[in-house]
Amino acid sequence: MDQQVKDKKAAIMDAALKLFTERGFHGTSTAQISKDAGVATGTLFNYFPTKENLINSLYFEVKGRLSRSIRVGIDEEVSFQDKLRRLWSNIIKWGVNSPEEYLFVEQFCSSPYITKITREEVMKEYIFLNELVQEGIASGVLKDYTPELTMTIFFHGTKALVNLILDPNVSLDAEELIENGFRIIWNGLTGK
Amino acid sequence: MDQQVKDKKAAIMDAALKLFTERGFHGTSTAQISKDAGVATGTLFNYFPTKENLINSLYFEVKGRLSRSIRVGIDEEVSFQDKLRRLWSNIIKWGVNSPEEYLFVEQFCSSPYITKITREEVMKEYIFLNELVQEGIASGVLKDYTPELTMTIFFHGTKALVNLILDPNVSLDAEELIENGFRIIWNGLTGK
Amino acid sequence: MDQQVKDKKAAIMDAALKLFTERGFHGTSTAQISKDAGVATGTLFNYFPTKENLINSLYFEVKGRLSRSIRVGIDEEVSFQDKLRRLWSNIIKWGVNSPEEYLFVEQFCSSPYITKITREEVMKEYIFLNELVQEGIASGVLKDYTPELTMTIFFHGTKALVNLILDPNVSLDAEELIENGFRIIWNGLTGK
Amino acid sequence: MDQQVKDKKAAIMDAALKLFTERGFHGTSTAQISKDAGVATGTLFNYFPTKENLINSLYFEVKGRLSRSIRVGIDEEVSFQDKLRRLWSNIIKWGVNSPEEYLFVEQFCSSPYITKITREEVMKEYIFLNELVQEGIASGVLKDYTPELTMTIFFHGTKALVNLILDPNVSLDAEELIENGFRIIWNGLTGK
DNA sequence: CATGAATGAGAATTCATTCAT
DNA sequence: CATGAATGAATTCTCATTCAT
Repeated sequence: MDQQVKDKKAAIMDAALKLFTERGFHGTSTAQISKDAGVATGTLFNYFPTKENLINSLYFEVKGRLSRSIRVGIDEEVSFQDKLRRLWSNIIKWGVNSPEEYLFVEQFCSSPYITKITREEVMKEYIFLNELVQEGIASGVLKDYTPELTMTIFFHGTKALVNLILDPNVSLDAEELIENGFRIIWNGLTGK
Repeated sequence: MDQQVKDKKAAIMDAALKLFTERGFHGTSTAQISKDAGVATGTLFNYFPTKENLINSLYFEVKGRLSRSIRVGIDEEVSFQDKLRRLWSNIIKWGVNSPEEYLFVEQFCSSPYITKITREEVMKEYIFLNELVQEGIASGVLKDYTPELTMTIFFHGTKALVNLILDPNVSLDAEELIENGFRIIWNGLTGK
Repeated sequence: MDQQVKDKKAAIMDAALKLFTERGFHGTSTAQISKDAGVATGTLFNYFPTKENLINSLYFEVKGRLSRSIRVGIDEEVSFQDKLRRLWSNIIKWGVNSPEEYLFVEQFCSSPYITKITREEVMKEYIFLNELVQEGIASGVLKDYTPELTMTIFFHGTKALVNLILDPNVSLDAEELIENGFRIIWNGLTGK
Repeated sequence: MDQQVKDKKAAIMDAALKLFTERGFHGTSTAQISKDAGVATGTLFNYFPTKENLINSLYFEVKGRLSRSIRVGIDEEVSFQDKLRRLWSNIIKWGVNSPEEYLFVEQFCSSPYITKITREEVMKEYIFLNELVQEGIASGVLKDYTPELTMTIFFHGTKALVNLILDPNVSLDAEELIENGFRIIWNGLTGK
């Protein structure tokens, strides 16, 4: 009973995630979402009063999952380099293992359909990363570039890797790519 | 008259570029494009038989402009490092100076509305970049990572810089950011 | 329990009366009625198989209450004028004291949602009024206009008074208005 | 060309008038209006941006026609009684000859779908009637009841007559009914 | 009987596209 | 070629009604 409810809501969110990612917000009809989720058109609106509410709920949830995955195991690492490598690897692996969620977040993180409220609610994680980078610069391990520059290069580096690994035309060993990618970024951010 | 024709077509493309970038493909109506371009709704369809044709034409043209801008002055540079620095700077400056075109290409490069044909037609430029990187690796200046890895890190690096410079919340000196960004990537790609 | 049943049914009818009057038949959803009545959406359909049945039941009941109120005390009056004045006053006071029921009847007496059957069932009371007027004409007190004319002027007169007294922009003494209104109609129907 | 445009708009308004009157605002779908008007569903929205705008435009126009009809010939009458009789007759005849428009105004004059703006725009005519009644009271011809009482009795009297004449179950001579009706009201409003 | 999630037909509105002028 | 009214399929969302619990 309670299970069925969860199932329908989850089915709608799953279908929406896939379709929004593939075809965008306006390119996806609520009818198609309902159909793919195996529910009636009206059912979607029992759970999400509007299409916008649906995408916001989805964004909130997916970003939450991402947020939690990213942090895993970092505290257990001792050296700063290992912490950063773990973060690098966590982000990329999450993207590779949840490509739909990854692409969804990429596509809608700056979309007008995501409310400012949803976005702010979700920005909190950013602080964690910011602190890590600040710590690296303060300890002298990372070179003293503007933190924003360091951070954006690091993040776009992870994006580069996810895209490369997911590219169907390229089949290279993922673990090796991740390690080499990290070496490039690490050399870049610490090099003379 | 011939001028007017050019003007109308150009006006439509300009309006479309702006609207597609801001609101996406399905979020933009042909009526709105016509209105912003100052022409009648029917006129748009005299130049572009369908909305999809319009966005493909637009993509083709914008990508062409990008392609040409990127190459400027590279042949005049002598050292490999200067060639790469020039390429780095060309890409970023184009993005910063033509933010709408830049965002348009970013947004629609992997969109389903862009035909495979359009995309392939446009891929040719890639070869030029590929050759440059291959040359760098062959000459031993760049470290011997898989070329795809090197290339994607480089490109995502330029994206990182464009986004950073365009970010309205961040106001740092663009030239300095570009140079520092290049130093990071160069160190990364050449470092031990 | 039997009490509860009555309560739920009555609560539904109360809520329906108010909402139908305020927003019309199609402007009122059964969900809203249920909500205002404090019952589940399905409960409404345990008592009334359809929305149309609900409004018909409501109409039947309200019209019945009106019918009974109107007659009160008329038999105790002796003169014809007093009987008619009492009827006049009864109708108006019912309207003023039960404005929702009054407006409901006014609004739906000629509506397509009220079945012919319901309407006919309810017409019976009309006979009583008809007889009273016939009696007045026969006795020579009322002038010899077509009875239909006399009746409709009388009824529309009561409507005029109810609307006037209920008008929030007008604040005049109700008793005096009723008496003056009656004088006008009486003079009209008996005058030379 | 210009004719066709007028035709479509007029056809839509005609169909809407009929349907709104018969089935109410929410009971009438824009699809049905379009169908009855013989145009496509989208065409309706070329002329009226929303359903509410349609009913307001309609109300505005119909009320304007009523307003003009009512005044006809009153200035040519000399005595106050003849002026009032003419007004009486004008109103009733308009209602009898344009029953749909009459019922439409009756039904929607106090409806929430008619904007306050539309209503106020339309209230102006009321002043004219008010002045006439004030004049009658001031000159001592009408008895000195509150003007609101006099006016509402008069108006509801016209409604009574229109309903009576339009009633398919009643077939009496209209002219005679109108004259007798006026006599009743006149006697009422002037009687001792 | 009471409940409220589920249903899907139907409602208002939008929009790419056509075509007569 | 330019125009913009006309079209009708498609979209988001509502709601009377059902039915398993």
